[in-house]
This record gives sequence, C-alpha cells and structure tokens, in this order.
Amino acid sequence: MTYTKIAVITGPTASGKSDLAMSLASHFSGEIISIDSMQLYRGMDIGTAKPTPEDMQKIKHHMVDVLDIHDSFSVVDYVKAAELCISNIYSKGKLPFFCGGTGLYVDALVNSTEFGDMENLPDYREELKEFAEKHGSEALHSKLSEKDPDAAAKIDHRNVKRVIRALEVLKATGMPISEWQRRSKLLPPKYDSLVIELEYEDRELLYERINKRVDQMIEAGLIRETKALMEKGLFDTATAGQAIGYKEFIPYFEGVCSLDECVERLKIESRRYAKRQMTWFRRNDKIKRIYADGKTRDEILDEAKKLCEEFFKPELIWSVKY
RNA sequence: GGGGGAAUUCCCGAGCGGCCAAAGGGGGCAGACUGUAAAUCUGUUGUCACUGACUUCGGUGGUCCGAAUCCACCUUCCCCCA
Repeated sequence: MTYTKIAVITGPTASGKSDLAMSLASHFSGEIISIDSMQLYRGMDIGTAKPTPEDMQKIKHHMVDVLDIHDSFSVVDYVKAAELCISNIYSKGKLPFFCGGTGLYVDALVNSTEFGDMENLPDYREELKEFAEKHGSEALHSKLSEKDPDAAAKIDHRNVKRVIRALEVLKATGMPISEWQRRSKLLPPKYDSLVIELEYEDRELLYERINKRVDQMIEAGLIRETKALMEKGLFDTATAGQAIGYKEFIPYFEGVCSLDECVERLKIESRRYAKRQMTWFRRNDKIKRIYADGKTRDEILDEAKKLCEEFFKPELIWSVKY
C-alpha cells in the first residue's frame, strides 16, 4: 500500500527553513506549499518574513497571498486547500514541499485530523464569553464538566477560549469534542509524510538570528507596512491581527511607547513564539530534527537532501524514467 | 560647599524589627494544545544532602533574643540650595 508522499520543512521562526525548503524544492523539482497561518494574508509581507517575489518566481509557492486580512480562516480550511495543492503538484510531475512553522496546521495535515463538519456559532460563543465574564471561568468550566467531562478534565478552566470551543462543538454537532478527537485518532493518515525540523541546539544562536531578523524587518520598512495594514483595519480582524510583527507597534502609533521599546517587544514576542514552536515539535517523536548549530548552508542542505532522497526514492525513480 | 533621598534576588519593584528566600510584574526555563493557533492557557524561577539546612536585600561594624527593615561610618547614584 503506497500513500501519497509529502515532505514538511518546519521549525521555529528564523531557523532558516524557507531557505532550506527553496533549495530542496529546486533540487528535487518540487513546489512549495506554505504551512504558515499568517503568510496566507496579502499585504503582510515583511512582518511574516514571506518569501520574496523573486523567490516565488523561481519556485512556485502555494498558500501564500490567498486571503484578505479581513478573511477568517481555520485549520480545516487550510488542510482542504493544501490537499488540493498536493494533487495539483503531483499532476505536474513535481513533489510537494511544505514549509512553515504553524504546528497545529502541520499536525492536522500529517495526521489527517478529522474535525467534523460544522458551522461555527458566533452568537453562542459570545453568549458563553459573557457568561464567563459575569460568573467566572470556573462556572463556565463546570458547564462543560456536566456535558463533556473528558474534555473538561483536559482543559484548564482559565483557558476560556478552549472551554468555549468545546461547548460550541458539542452544540453544533451534538457530539462532544472529546469524542471527535477520539474518533479522529483512530483514522489512518491520508499521507505518508517526512517531517524535518530545523532547530538550534544552542538557544542563544537562534535568539540572535531572531533579533537580527527583526532589525532587518525594520530596515526593510516594517513600520510603513504596519501603518498601511492598520489603515485597512488590521487590528479589527479576527485572525490576521494576531500576527506577531504588527500589533507590537500599536503603542508606538498611539504615542505611548518609543519605537525602540516596541522593536524590543517584538523581539521578545518572536523569541517566545519560537520557544512555543519548539515545545510543540518536541513532542512529535517521528520528526527528523536537524540541528543547524555551526553548520554551513550546504551541510544542512546535504543532511536534508539525504532524508528526502531516501523518503522519495520511488517517486524519484519514476520521474527519471519519464 | 550646604541640605535631602536612594541602594532589594537576572531586570523593574514592594517590603520598613520576627508570620521574609522576601509581594507583584517583566524576562528566563519547562509544559499543554484537534475549526481564531504568530492564538490561548499552565507550572516553575537563591543553593543544597530539598516536609529540613545553608547563603542572600551596596560595604563594614554595631544595637537587639531576633535586622532587608534600627544606629554609625564608608562607597555609589539621584535631587535641591549654592
């Protein structure tokens, strides 16, 4: 039994995964599918470290610039669209290389998570949110405990967002979210995937890269970009406005903080994000981790190439034949 | 030159005789994560032989049963008058 194969290059922000993915895609005649929740949005270029127009000209990129900042989006939407990209790429005789650091998206894709068909219930969400504000998060949590004790046991009562989601799923589908999760885990994944994580063993090295990249973003015109997005209402949006790289400048525009203070804040937020990403990937025991410490681009590329060659062996023979 | 104020654990900052290894925040570290995920949330953060012991609150010396807290001197910094 052979599955469709996909390669995923992931890792914390500023680890150098885009660069690596570009090289791999060009070497293996592949195309890149971004697996990043923020590069989806048009106009959010510098702040999301989006591939440059030149990069995108060299190698075809999917799932970049597909949304307006006001569009809402979810993992489910992402996976659906990405699956289309995969078959599209294979139909051209090319190989799909995912590249990005959104852990939830990576897992949903790789595990073929079944989220269930449901409509969101924004009014119900709002109602629950108000309930929590009025009666406290514990009161909301006990509502969940009555109806879905398994989910309640896993979610901290202070994590109101999650509690609301669990209640919403129950109301919308009639089935507890814990049951959805249980069933989803039983389903076999649709794809055979190779997940490579690029990381740094020495945290300081990564943090230095992050700091440096933020400085480069500023030089590249991040403030201008933020201003333009702000005028379009970025900070009133549900998803795009959460991106690290823009909201950190709000105090500067409001005149509350200096630019330097906001830049420093952005660096901190980026570092902390990188940490969360690494925590996410660390629990994935199937991941192939490459430590970049002290290695040249070519050395890293060689390591990744070997993994890809082994993984895509049959596909590569096939493409040589024709 | 004279007068006043301040020095606290990685940082900011509370404490002003015992309940102080010292509030709170930041940062760090660790973790969770199944439809907003660059989001949301949790734990931890002096050392060790860790239900106890030891070393910390600018320095030195003192008062006291007992000091981060009181006194003296010293060092550094800030403010006011000159």
